[in-house]
Amino acid sequence: MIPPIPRPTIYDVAARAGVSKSLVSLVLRGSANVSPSRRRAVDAAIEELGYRPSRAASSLAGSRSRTIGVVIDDFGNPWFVDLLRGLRSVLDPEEFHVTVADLQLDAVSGRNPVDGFLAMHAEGLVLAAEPEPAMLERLTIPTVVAGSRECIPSGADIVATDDVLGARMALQHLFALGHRSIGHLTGRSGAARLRLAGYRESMSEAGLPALVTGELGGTTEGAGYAAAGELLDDHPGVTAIFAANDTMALGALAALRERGREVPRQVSVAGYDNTAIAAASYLNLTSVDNHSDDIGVDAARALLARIGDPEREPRHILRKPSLVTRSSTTKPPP
Amino acid sequence: MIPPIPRPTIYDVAARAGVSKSLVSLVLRGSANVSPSRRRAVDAAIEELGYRPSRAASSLAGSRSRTIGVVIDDFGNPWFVDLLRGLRSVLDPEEFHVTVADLQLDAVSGRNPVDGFLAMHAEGLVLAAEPEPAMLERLTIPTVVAGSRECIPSGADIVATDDVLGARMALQHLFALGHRSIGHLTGRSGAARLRLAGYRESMSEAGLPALVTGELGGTTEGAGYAAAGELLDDHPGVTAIFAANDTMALGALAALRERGREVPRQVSVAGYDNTAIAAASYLNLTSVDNHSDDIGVDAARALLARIGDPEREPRHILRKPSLVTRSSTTKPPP
DNA sequence: TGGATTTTTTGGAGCGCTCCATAAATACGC
DNA sequence: GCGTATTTATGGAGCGCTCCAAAAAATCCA
Repeated sequence: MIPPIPRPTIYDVAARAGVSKSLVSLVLRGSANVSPSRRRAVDAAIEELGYRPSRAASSLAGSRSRTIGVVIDDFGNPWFVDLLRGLRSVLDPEEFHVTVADLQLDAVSGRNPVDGFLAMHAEGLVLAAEPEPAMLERLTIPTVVAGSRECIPSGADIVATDDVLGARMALQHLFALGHRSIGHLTGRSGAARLRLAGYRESMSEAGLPALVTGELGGTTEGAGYAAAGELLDDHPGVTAIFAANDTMALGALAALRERGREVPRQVSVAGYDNTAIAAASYLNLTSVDNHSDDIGVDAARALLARIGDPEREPRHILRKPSLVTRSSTTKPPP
Repeated sequence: MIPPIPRPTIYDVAARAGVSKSLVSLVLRGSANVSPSRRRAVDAAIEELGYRPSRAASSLAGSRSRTIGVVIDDFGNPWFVDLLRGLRSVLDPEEFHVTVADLQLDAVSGRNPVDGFLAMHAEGLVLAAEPEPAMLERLTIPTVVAGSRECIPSGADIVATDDVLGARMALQHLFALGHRSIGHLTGRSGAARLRLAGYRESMSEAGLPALVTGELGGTTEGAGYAAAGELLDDHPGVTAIFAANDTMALGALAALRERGREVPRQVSVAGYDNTAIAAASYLNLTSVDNHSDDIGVDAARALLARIGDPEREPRHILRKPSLVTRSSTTKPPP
């Protein structure tokens, strides 16, 4: 368990391979100007000694940490997994290290994840959460905001899917099925606000009244349950419910069952995010897919571009979502 | 966006505060032997310059990275969130940095998370996943295995809940309700294997035949759906299904509905892990709670103890799970 | 009041690397 | 064959800290 010998350093490798430490460094960084024989010798020495370069030393000496920080909202809400996958598909080949911090968990101990990334000299930041504006002070590294957020640090790139459009797509689908009395469950978040806007626009264009609940609540399953309950009590006539996300939709299902309303025969339900929840065959929820993996890819590219050229004008990429139709939505009862 | 001035260093702070760099370092590390006036001056300078100590430099110089690596299996399966919370509740006050790597995501780009942590000089490792044995080679830092795992690196501490007991508790509950024909959905994982063992023991003690499916599959929702389908086709008489985890139980619900079997009136369903899935009021699944947050607390303590005393004998802590009874289980039909 | 303690402060060495300027080895051209 | 270009290889400086030994300042006690 204890390292019998202290960790080998680049000097140990050099000695073993019979070369200079600089040559080892060259091999480590994959320089082209190393003779094959030396390279083999160094590789062998590395292998034999079980040498691993020290990140701390290389980032200190090279003034490049090759680290990208990702701030997400809550590990418990797995929408970020696809985002991460997308980010890494671009960043891994470039030998960047992606580290993730969760705003919720950090908040418990009063930590500031942005500070943490700054302390580790992260070369770039992906904001996939709604951070406190105070956290963004002195944010001097390339930053890209992923997803729709309330508070955008100046100079940051933005990569998001069009949540207004996504909501409109869901509504379009419900209209096409024949629904006219459609309620919406919202909550306090940047994304929810835009989805609400899309809902309002669609309803108003169709000449229908907006039926919205949950404006003051969160976007959790419990909040969805509460908001749906309120909606159903105030407007018993709704034939469809569009929720700001899948978890809220799950909550709505409970509220509906409690009131003896069958889904989708009596009431259709649509969610947002196309998470595993929506895809589970037991639930099989119609949901708007915001293609987080693509967002991740674009965000990573934007970051790389900005790291390469800090003077680059911030860009704003808005992707199109798509609707995944499943069995939770159907025609309204006659 | 661009740092107008290069990041301030400890020297800049020292100059501004009119003290030596060593004194600044002392303040940074909270030494007791600093006069209040100097401390104030240094703190003010730090604030004014927006100084943040460089992690790379301090871990290089101090040969302490104050970093703990956590290896989890899959960000998509949020059982680890409570574990993380528990870990951090202990590690944060000790000024440790907890960083998480996901085996699935790392595998995509052929990375080895353990290697990564070793490269960043992590002082300790929490294995909350089933890593390849190859990853554990030359694992020379304090390690604690969290949860029931197949492959335990020698010398590691182990902190887990008793999965055999957990399974027995679930079965006890089903027996008490009057069930006799109980099927089990399993999968390939260390935890699943133990839960299977608990199931087998309980059934055999009760003189009942074990009805198990899914032995060759994973532990996902889809795997649960498939295994439950198989179980129901082979043994249409089962009145209860005990799944190796909540996601599998969710899959089972779909298979049951497809076959027109009502839950819980005709068939009771119990899961494991007591995740948000189980707690969602629409699903409201009976589930075994393994108290991951407590596991996290114990794992962190074990790690701290071993970092303090590397010669310490490895310990094996086994906690008791508890059963959360919800509406998915009830008496069997008469 | 002066020496011995104790507390506070300081410069220097060095952590393990990268980067640069330069040296050594090799290749090229006539 | 010898000077010049080109490719490889090297030592030294330094990244921003921590740690240590030792200096300076403050405190104590006879």
